[in-house]
Amino acid sequence: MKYIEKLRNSGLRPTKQRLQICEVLFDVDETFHFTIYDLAKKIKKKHNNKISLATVYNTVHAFEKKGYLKQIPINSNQTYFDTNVSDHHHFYDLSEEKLIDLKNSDVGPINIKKKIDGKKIKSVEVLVKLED
Amino acid sequence: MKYIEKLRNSGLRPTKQRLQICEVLFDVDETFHFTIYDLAKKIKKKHNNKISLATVYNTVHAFEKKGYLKQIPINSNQTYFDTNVSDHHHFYDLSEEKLIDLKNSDVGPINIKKKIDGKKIKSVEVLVKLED
DNA sequence: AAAGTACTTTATAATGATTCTAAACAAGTG
DNA sequence: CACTTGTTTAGAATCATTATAAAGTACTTT
Ligand SMILES: [Mn+2]
Ligand SMILES: [Mn+2]
Ligand SMILES: [Zn+2]
Ligand SMILES: [Zn+2]
Repeated sequence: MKYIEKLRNSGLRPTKQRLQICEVLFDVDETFHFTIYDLAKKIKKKHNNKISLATVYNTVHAFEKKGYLKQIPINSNQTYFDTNVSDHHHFYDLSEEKLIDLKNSDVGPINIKKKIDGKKIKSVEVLVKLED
Repeated sequence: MKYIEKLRNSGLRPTKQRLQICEVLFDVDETFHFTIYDLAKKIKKKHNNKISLATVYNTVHAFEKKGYLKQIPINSNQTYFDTNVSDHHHFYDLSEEKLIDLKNSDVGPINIKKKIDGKKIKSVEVLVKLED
């Protein structure tokens, strides 16, 4: 299976549950922006079985740590993750509570002129909030 | 008192508790980036009394709704607020979990080229994560 | 393939931030 | 001062997330 390596790289044994999570996360071409609840719902629908929330949380966090997923900073009570781990920016549609990818060419290069001693830049992310 | 108007504008009667919250929030020149817990701690220290958390939450949310405070999107289990309500960007120091204001001249103008039908841009915020 | 070890899943409990509730209390009004 | 309305508060409720520990599975070693 094509996800076994991804799981092993993340320090996880390939189990039925984890492979199902992978299929939902990585089997599609388009970016998937999701909360844990979204993901659990999608697994249930696609595979017609329920995976314990603890397993979903653990797997998602292992992937995030390894860089196969990333978290998107948003003002929400739930944490949002993204299958697009490249450096990119977002629209956030406030009324639908949905994230939309922006291409870097939609935003242009961002040059941060200020420096803080002893710290280096890890990421630069733009969040564009949209209203109706 | 100088905060009575701010409170009335926010639809709140000026009470002892709310005026104390105002003093901590608006009596200083520098921007204050805070969580509800930070704010409650600071009130306790400055005024030597404790205000119920419900009151702190209610007051902060009323100010936010009126535009006297704003929320900063961050990956954290706690919500961060900002007394600087102008359009501006942030460094987020990951190891100290602290926000630092960036001047707009530190980032330069950001021109969002993509448009979404029926939606308009409400805000454009840059978050620069810093590591050691 | 059986046995042994280490890791995994799961239901359930614990935690922690935030919101709700309703009773005691304070502010505004005339 | 009486009256109404808004406020404070402790404590309960809610909800996302994390921890626990018992039963199950994957991998390794014979
Ligand atoms: Mn937040
Ligand atoms: Mn978040
Ligand atoms: Zn994205
Ligand atoms: Zn700020």
